[in-house]
Amino acid sequence: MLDSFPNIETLVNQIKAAGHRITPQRLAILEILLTSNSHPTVDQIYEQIRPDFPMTSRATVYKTISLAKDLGAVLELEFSQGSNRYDGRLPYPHPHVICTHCEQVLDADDLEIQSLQQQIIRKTGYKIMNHRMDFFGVCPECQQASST
Amino acid sequence: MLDSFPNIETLVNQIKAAGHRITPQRLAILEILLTSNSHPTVDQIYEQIRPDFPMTSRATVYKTISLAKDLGAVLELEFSQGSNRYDGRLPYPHPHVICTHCEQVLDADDLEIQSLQQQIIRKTGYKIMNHRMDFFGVCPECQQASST
DNA sequence: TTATTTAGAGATAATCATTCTCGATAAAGA
DNA sequence: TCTTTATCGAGAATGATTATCTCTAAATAA
Repeated sequence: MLDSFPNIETLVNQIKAAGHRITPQRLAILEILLTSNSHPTVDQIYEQIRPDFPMTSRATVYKTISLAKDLGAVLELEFSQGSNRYDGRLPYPHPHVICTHCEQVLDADDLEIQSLQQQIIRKTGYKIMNHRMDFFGVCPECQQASST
Repeated sequence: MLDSFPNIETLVNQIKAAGHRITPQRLAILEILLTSNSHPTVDQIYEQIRPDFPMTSRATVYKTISLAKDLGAVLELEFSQGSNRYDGRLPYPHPHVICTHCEQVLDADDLEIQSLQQQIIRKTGYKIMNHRMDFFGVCPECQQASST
């Protein structure tokens, strides 16, 4: 099961093949990106590597993420208010469910949306390359917390 | 058919009822919001009213839109890179199709997504309040233009 | 019509995530 | 080990949006 997730060695090799270097900071950032299932923000990744790399700057996190994005190894979820979230476990477009209270981001990659995309292509003549699908609401934990 | 779209008088009355004033600038901005089907940006609205109101500032456009948003008369489509787009003709969540070349924003409000939302509620226990669904691609016009 | 009150207009500063810049540093191959 | 040059890190820049603050004018009452 876990083998179906992108692994770090493959990505490291892709980065090297693309003519880039592997630094300890990069490795640490990439590991977090590929293993976290909480869709972390840049700041969360930054705080997580600071114990090991106190001198690292946020810019390095941004630049490493950008590198992984260019290789298709990370999905970027942009939010115009608030920070972006990153998904390295399912690095392809898929629906997300987002709690507006605790800001949890859940994957809903099992939703069937192929037919929607087909309908759009048929009706509009667009060539669809990408999509973004977010459902916003309140998670069960936050529902409980607010009902007390 | 056009009667199904929100009309300006109703909105003006709602604004008055909420204790706000109607100014000529506001009226002009609201009219653009409610009649445009191109999902304009703040800047596009700003440029459109400048001939009639040369002294108007962007802040007034932002503030008027915010007013209409609070009354549920306008849907805001946020984009973390690039400006937000506004929809006053269908001011409720619905799918959009977006051309990444010319930045056209098309409504796809006829897509059936009720079952998706039901699946999410059943699987996650979330209380879903809102959604955002964008399909990105290339419109027929831009496909032609780039194939020549 | 005129006066009064106060929300709104307009100019500008502030915000904040992200990107850029550039001198210093270190990864990787010879 | 040495050399090359991509990467690092700190701080400045960016750009859409929001906040602030003073002056103006919309709306209501006299």
